[in-house]
Amino acid sequence: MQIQVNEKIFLKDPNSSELGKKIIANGIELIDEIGLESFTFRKLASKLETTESSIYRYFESKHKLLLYLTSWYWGWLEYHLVFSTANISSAEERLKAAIKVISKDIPDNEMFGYLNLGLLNKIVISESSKAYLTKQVDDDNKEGFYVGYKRLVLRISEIIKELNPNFGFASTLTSTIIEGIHDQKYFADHLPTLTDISSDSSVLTQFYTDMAISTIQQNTK
Amino acid sequence: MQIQVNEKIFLKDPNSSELGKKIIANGIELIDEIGLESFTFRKLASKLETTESSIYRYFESKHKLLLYLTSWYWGWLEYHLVFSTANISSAEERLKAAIKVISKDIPDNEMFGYLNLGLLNKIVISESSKAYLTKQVDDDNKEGFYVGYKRLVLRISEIIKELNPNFGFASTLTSTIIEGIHDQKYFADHLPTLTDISSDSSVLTQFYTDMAISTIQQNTK
DNA sequence: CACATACTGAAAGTAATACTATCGAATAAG
DNA sequence: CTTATTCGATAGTATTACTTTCAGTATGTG
Repeated sequence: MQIQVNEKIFLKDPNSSELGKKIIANGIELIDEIGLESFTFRKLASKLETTESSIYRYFESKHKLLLYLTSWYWGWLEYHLVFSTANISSAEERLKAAIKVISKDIPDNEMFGYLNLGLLNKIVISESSKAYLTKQVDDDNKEGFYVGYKRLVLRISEIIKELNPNFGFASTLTSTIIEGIHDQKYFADHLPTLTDISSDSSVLTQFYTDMAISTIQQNTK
Repeated sequence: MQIQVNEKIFLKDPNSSELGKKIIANGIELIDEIGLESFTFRKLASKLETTESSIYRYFESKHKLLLYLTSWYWGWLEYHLVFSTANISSAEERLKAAIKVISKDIPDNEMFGYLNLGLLNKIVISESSKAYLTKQVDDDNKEGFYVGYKRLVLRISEIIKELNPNFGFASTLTSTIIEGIHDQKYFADHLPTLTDISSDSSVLTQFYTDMAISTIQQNTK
């Protein structure tokens, strides 16, 4: 099983070689360790005992690497979502399952093949918004670099619309929940005054589930 | 009337001189125009027909300038919030007024003294999260660089707790709403698939008001 | 009015960043 | 055996993010 990522994001598929896989695996570790701002291809090259130019053969810039990592993550999440809602007939239960999938804690050592899912999840929480909060958003959007995220939002929106066909804000509610979950996790770790939630994800899941259900039921546009 | 900003954010108070005020006013314009990533003190200096070193006498780095601008904005918003809820006795009405204040559109040419509020609002929408999504958050937080945001969240949380003293997620709900409003405005402009809201703020206000009220009423922990 | 202080501008310098380009060796594929 | 592909090595460029020093001007003080 392979997660698909828009081919325009990379110059050369990192999955096609050993070096490519190392770039992804160690890129995740290094970004997690020093943060996106301090992260450079030079530092990654020295970690891999290779050269900058070799890494540039895979990714045009660190922005593209970030797009790759986040796209991959959304693809992986979507896969999980489909899997964990497949056999549920009730739309409400499917929505609950979806929120659970998004808010689930991933341990720091959980691997998916060669890449560390726990660290990737941390990167998504603290860096993923930087993939679209740039002056190039519109160009990147035209190139289809955000389809992974959009597909995830669309899937959950459809569950919501099934639950209440008169509810006119399925996409807004979905993106509010996804972004909210990430923000709250970040706040819990760094700005606890801004949240009531400790690092435990079950309370988070419960809060956003309750919020979603009550908003959907009440609001009919 | 003056908005207060934590003094540790700047080396020298930009309000204390002409050059300082120019740095703020033109800094806002330039960040809005080219984005935070491309923004440099050198470019700002050339716009002001001054030198890099002169700007560095006010702010240690562009990160500090961003902290200054966002802190100032939160302070200004809090002021507006206090003002527009002052004579309302019903907690529910005060909450509605609060959400209105946060989601209100500010025209591109609305000024507050020498600074362009409309552009500052745009910067807050697209750049403010970068003020805390860094590896230095914890240090910056210890220095008190986020008190402005925290105070705003606290104030709204208190309205919510008054509305329903049994509701245990006032801060979480408040920060979800504030961040959500910004996200949705950004999505409306750049990634419309992710939202149901067009650039018109009244629908946005309505959605988050309904969401808040139904969540508060239903949920009692 | 002399004097200290504050503030800005000018110039120069540094280490690092974000790339790009070229070349040659090793390796794998037909 | 030839050819294409991949990688490492080296070098180079423009820009960024600062820091330092120095000199001129303005301001207020005794």
